[in-house]
Parts: sequence; C-alpha cells; structure tokens
Amino acid sequence: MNDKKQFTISELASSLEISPSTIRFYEEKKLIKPARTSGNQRIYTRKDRARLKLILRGKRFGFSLDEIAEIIGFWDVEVNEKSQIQKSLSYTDKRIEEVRLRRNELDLLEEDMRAMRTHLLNRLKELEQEERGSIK
Amino acid sequence: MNDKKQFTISELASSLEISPSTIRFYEEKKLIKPARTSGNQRIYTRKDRARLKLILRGKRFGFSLDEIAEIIGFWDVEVNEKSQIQKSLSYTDKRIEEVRLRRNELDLLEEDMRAMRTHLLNRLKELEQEERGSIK
DNA sequence: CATTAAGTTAAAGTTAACTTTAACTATAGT
DNA sequence: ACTATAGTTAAAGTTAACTTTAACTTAATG
Repeated sequence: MNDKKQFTISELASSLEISPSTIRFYEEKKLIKPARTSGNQRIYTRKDRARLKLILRGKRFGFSLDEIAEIIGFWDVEVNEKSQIQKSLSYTDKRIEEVRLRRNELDLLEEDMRAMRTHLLNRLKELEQEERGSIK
Repeated sequence: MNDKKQFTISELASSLEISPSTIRFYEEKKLIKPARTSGNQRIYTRKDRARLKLILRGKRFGFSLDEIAEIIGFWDVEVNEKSQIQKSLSYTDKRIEEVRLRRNELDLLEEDMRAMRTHLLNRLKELEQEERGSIK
C-alpha cells in the first residue's frame, strides 16, 4: 500500500533527498531517461528509482558520474551490440574487483580512525591529570 | 634500507601518485604543514606521508577535503584545548559509525554489480543463440 | 661556476557537478 | 475559469578541487 508505481520528479527527488534539478542534470548526462506524459512532464518508474539509487551509491564511493556511466551504462547506448555488452561486462568485472579492494581500504580507514580515537582519549586523560595536579 | 626518513615534494608526490601541486594545495587548505629547509624548500617526514595517505584514503570514500579536515583535524588547530579534543572525539565516533554503514552499502553495490554482470551475460548468450538461429 | 633540474609563491585557468534564473507551460483544486 | 503549484528548457552562475603559468630562487652536477 505504500509503494507507488510512478513518481513525478519532485516526489522522486524528495524521496532520495536530492533536488529535482540534480535529477534533470543526470538526465542531461544520459544516466537516466524517464518517460514523459502527454504534456511533456517526466514520469519515473520504480526501475528509474532503482537506477538513481545506484548512481547515488556509486557517488558515495567517490566514483565520478562518468565512471558511474561506464559501470551502469549510458541509457541510450546500444545494448544489443555484442561488443558493447562485452565491454560493459569486462568493466563490471574490473569494478567488482575494485569493490573488493575498497573493502580492504575501508578496514584501514576504520583502523586509522580507531587509532586516532584512542590517541585523542589519551590526550584528554593527560590534560585531566594536569588539571588535577595544578588546581588542587 | 628502503624507506627514507625525509622526502622532497616530488619524491613524495610520485610515491603517492599525485602531483606536487596537489600536495601544495593541501597545505594551502591546512591539511598538512611540512617543515622547511634553510632555503625554504618543503621537507616531508614519514608522519607527513602517513597523514597524506589518510587524506587520500578519505577521498576515495567520497569525503570532501573539508570533511577530511574535520576527521583528521586542521594542522594548526589547538590540540591542547579540552573542548577541541572532545569535539574531534565525537566526530571520529560519528565517522566510525559511518564506516560501518558504508560497509553495508559496499555490499549492496557489489550485489548490484553482480546482478548487472549476470544480466549482461544472459543478454550475451541470447544474442549468440539468435546468431546461431539466423546464420545457419 | 655555469647550467640544468627542481622548488617557491601568487594568481589565473580548468573541470565536474551542480544550482539558479528567466521565461514559459501544464496540472490540480476551488 | 482562475489561481496556485509544479513542471519545462536553455543558459548563466557557483563551488570544490585541482592545474597551469609566470617570474623567480635553490640545489645538484659535469
């Protein structure tokens, strides 16, 4: 009862917490191609929404829009050409491998931040010791 | 025998595969503050190098330089103020939690890409079937 | 010691990813 | 039918993150 089948641009935008112009911008960049109403307004399906979510997810990992386009494909690219499919295929393979590497990096990042946290905590304790020493 | 203790800007740059100007730019943004020689040239220690690696790692996860600065601190910030330490501390806590969330997202991204891979493989098989059907 | 390579700053230039604006059209509610 | 709200395009504007350039200084090398 909750999920609709179609969305206007502002419905979609607010549900993804981005602005309508960002969505239009992605369309200009050929990342999505929504259907239109008789009056030329954009209508988005759940599929379009999923695609947008994918784009945003890619972004959160520091991929550029061009890279994202290479990963998920420009919307209008001939997806019936064997060569194009093979190209995309090898691209996704590369990216899946990259995701594996990113996971390792993520672990390192977490380690770094935990180390920093410990360091800060120690510094704080030191300062509190100093305070005790000098005040009373 | 391999690792030196000090680096010039170009040594450091090439070892991290970024340009010297990028490093200077990060300095302008107060993310690092290398020592100088008598002739005013920058010298980087292994510590500086570690800090830069951290910056680059953050970037790969889509953090902006400002965010990175908030995570690892501007170089000149008073690190002796209790309030500043507590601020940084709560910031790292938030970010560690975020890393946990990112890990989940990373899993989703991998899932998406595997699904796309399968989809592309199927499409490729279909096309090869069609070829067989029509050519011979 | 002269020349080449590398470093320095300040300022201007570039690119990606949006955002804003202006002028206009479509849709929904009373 | 009127009006408010939402949508449309094309073009200009903005911001972050660099990069390039120019004019100059320092360091390394035959």
